[in-house]
Amino acid sequence: MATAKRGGPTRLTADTWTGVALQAIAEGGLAAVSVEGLARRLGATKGSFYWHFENRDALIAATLAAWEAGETVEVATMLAPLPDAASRLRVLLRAALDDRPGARVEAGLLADSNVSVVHASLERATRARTRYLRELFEDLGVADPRSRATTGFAIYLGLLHMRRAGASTTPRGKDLDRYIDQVCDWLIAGNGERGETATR
Amino acid sequence: MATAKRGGPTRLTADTWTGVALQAIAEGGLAAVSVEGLARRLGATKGSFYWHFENRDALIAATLAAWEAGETVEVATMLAPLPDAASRLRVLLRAALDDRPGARVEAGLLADSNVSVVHASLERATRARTRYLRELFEDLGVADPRSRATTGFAIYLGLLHMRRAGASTTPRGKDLDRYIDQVCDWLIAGNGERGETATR
DNA sequence: ACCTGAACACCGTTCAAGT
DNA sequence: ACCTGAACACCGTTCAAGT
Repeated sequence: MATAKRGGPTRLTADTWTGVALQAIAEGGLAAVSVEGLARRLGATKGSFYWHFENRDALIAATLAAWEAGETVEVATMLAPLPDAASRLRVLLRAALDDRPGARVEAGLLADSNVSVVHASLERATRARTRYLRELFEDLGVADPRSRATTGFAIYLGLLHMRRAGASTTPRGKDLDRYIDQVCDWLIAGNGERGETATR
Repeated sequence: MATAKRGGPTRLTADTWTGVALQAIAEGGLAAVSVEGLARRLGATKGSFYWHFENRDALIAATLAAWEAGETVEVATMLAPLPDAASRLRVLLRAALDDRPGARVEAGLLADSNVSVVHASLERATRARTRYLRELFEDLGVADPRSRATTGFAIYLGLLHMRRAGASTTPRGKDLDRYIDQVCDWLIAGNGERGETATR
């Protein structure tokens, strides 16, 4: 806050750069993150940028790391008060189709996961979330928590994608609520009880 | 075939360009498609390219259109001989985790779906496939074919993504076969029979 | 310590000029 | 009709020189 004061020849910090970078990502995706563009926005030169960061990738990595940390907290505080595993699952899935800014950014990153630094960030997220989901299913006492976590996360990712792509295919409004409930029941009930559970 | 003859000052066609472009995509994703790079590969100049295509996007669009057509045929011939809807569903899902070159390319495109022209291509694919899936579930006589198609396709997309990202989270080998069977049973049986099916 | 300004490389795009 | 070659714009990166 001391940094962006009007008047003096504005002195920049690394955080100033990750700040505008995140803003750019939220607005126009990774493609909107150009060193030159951000420098223009800040009224600085590209040379200044290279004092704070080794290169564009390093800026993106730092920006995503900060974003991840915030997301983790946001999701945690969203789920913490919920009473049981089932409702956590429900809220988690619903978050994929929400219009929460976090979901928008995440969907955008998904669509740029070929960029190596994004890839790394998403990989961490994937690991953390499938782990969390597995624990949820363990709490629920199902027979095969691991594969349900895989399926659950796959659905999450897939819906995130579909909603970004042709929204026409993905449910909306109250259909959405009904749909999510259905999928959750589905994931929790599974078919482990009627057939044999992955027994050969 | 008459075009790539050795000797004369090689005359290029639009197909020559989409050809190398597809090759480049298979090797290194969309990022590997640079007008300059392809021109180098073909021993031509960038100027030549702009005779055949309006710009890089047009090249990518044409390349993807050709690829889509091929994929459609490949998938169709893969599924046609199968006896029932259930086995088609199984094979379709399995294809997501295969090492079929088509699956590799598709996963790669998914990871570049922010590129508008890729987005358009994937949107067509999404529409076609959820439609096909819906028909499958209708054949299977389930109560809610539409939402199962959505879930099925979401799983397909999600798995494609996960396998590309941190393969560690996605099942492999014989676990994979077991897993796919399980998910299919799951999708087909659903919980529509025990709870109420989206009634309300 | 932090920044500017100019330079270079790479690539997309245009276009006059060639065959 | 199809291609070359040179030009320009845009952006990532480097670096000597400034404060």
